[in-house]
Amino acid sequence: MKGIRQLAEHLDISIGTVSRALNGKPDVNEETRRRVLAAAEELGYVANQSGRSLRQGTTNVIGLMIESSKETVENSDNFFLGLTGGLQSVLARHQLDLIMLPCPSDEDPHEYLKRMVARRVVDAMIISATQRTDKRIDLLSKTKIPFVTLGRSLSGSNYPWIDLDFDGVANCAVDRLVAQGHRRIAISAPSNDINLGFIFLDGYRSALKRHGIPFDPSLVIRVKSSEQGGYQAGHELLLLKERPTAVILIYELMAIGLYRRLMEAGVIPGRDLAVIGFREEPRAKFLQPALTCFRMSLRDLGVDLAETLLAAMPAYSHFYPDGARSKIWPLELVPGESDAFRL
Amino acid sequence: MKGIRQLAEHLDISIGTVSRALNGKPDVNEETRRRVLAAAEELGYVANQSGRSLRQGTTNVIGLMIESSKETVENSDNFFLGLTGGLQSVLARHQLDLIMLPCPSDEDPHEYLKRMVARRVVDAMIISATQRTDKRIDLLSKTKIPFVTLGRSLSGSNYPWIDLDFDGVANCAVDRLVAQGHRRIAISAPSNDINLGFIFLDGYRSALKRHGIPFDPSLVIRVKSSEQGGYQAGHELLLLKERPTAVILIYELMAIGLYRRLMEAGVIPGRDLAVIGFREEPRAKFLQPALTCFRMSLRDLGVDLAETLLAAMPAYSHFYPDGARSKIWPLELVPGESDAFRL
DNA sequence: CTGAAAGCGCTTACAG
DNA sequence: CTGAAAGCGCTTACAG
Repeated sequence: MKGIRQLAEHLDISIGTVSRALNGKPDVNEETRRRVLAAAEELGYVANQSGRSLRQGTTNVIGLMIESSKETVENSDNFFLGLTGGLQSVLARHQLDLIMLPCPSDEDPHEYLKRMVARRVVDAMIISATQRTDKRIDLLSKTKIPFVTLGRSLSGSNYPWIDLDFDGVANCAVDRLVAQGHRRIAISAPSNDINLGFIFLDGYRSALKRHGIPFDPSLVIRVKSSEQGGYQAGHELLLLKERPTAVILIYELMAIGLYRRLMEAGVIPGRDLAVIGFREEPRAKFLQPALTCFRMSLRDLGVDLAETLLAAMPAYSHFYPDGARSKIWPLELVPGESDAFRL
Repeated sequence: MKGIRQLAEHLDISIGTVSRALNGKPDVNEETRRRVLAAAEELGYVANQSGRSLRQGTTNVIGLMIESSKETVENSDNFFLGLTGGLQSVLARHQLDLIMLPCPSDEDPHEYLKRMVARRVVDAMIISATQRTDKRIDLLSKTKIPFVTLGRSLSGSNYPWIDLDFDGVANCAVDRLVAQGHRRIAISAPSNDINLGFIFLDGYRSALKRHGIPFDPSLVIRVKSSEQGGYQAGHELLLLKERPTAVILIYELMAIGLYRRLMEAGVIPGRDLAVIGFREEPRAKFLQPALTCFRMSLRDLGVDLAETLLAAMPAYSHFYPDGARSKIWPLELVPGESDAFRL
């Protein structure tokens, strides 16, 4: 089956009618529609997307941009794939398809995005890993292509975003630790300019302040957001002159490396050092003692991202009247044993 | 900047010349080309992909289909993202872009692929997780869309594929263990119909046969290919009446769960039970004792997949004269301590 | 070296 | 309810 023309010839009707029948337009004789649908199914006809897109001005495809930095690739967890389920469940309501756009590691993310947007391969974009200042946001705003970001940024203004509650997590973690008598509380921070690092640290500092604990820069340990980074964090922690009694982690897999380094040194998490992890993660569930961390649903986050995005798309916004608001995504404390001791 | 028409008007030349200049056609005055390129850069013009595709009959996009089964999502490792680097490095030579197509978990992979292919969103496809019989291969063959599969299958005939050397790994593992005196060697196998499970088991059985060891079905432990599956495998192993002295794993992250379960039972890998893991994995590197496993480069595999695919595409095959051959991807033994004892 | 024109495969006013 | 026709944004023979 080549195109709609062949299908129309085969049915001996016009291509206009075939198109209307296939697209569920109301002004088509039911018998005609039935014949068209049956023939399309039989001959395996599906409309060529380029033809549709060109005529309609929309591609019916939503893009999810994936950074493929070495860091992401070597330590990727199920984060993006976890999101796709929720995203697709919403997009499917409107016959929109999701594609993932992996930015090559040797290409500037801004240039890559620019190219993808200009080529009009997608109707709207989801971007993530927002930097402190992120030119991509200005680009998308200027181009007027609907988008939502996973993560805030100082760039742009009044664009829709959803971000995990890094501030809340940092505050909750500090509160718990202080309640157990801790005052020297270390924290891990990313080694790059990703915005969540700034927010997490700000939350930590303001929480300390609330408790009247002075901020000590030497307790901020900058490492890669990876398992190896956790190992490194453990290492640096052990080298500190006046060793902290607690540490708060920023990335889910760090706990695994941290535990390992601590164990090597005979320092037992939950006895000699209080540890609070970040997002609950299947792979970290085996840790002993059980890690105190924070729970969230990737699927629900995907749903919310999709609805926020659709609310920003003129063609769909009426379905989501209050969905275009930016929001902070809450995480729920999962108490474990890793911080369950009084100083 | 809307389209090529506006750009041409701005330059006061015809759209044909603009197009030729932009596409590097030889018959364009160099001064004209310079002006066109400069204006396009300045105004941010990039050709609309739908327009190009419709006219040219190609999208210049290659699709990588991702299964998003619950199993993949919950235990995804860096496999696909690891592949993208190598894939993109080859595709970039020909200005081809890679997109990832995540199949929704509630959609039949075959139907999803059919839809994507019929819509002509990509020029060629890479599919993976091939099943014992896999209708997708017949579909792609019938549609005449170029493709390559990561994994063999009984379906189809004479299509290009690359598959990890499961047979070689199984044989090498058995040989090593037998050389150390083992005769009761357990093996993990996937709980679904993915083809690699059959090949791995066949390799295991033929290796046993070579050594004159009878095959014992109770030593085949069917579990999910995940860390949790490894834990489960450890559990089932410990329940066996006549406990095996060695176990061979089929999936990289299983070792982590297995170690955990063994440790819980006071069974020490590399002392009480020999363990051979599958693919070397950063996350499993911390295991103590060090896991004997097999090394391969995901990036190189990506490169080879891309070249094999291009060799199957008429427009590019002349660049890759001998690339369309199917091949078995070798893995290199990385000896560790987890099987370093004589029985 | 450049321009005018055809046409890729669709969808959608418009006319009947 | 259906058909004929225009046109989405490009690229590419073709003519000059």
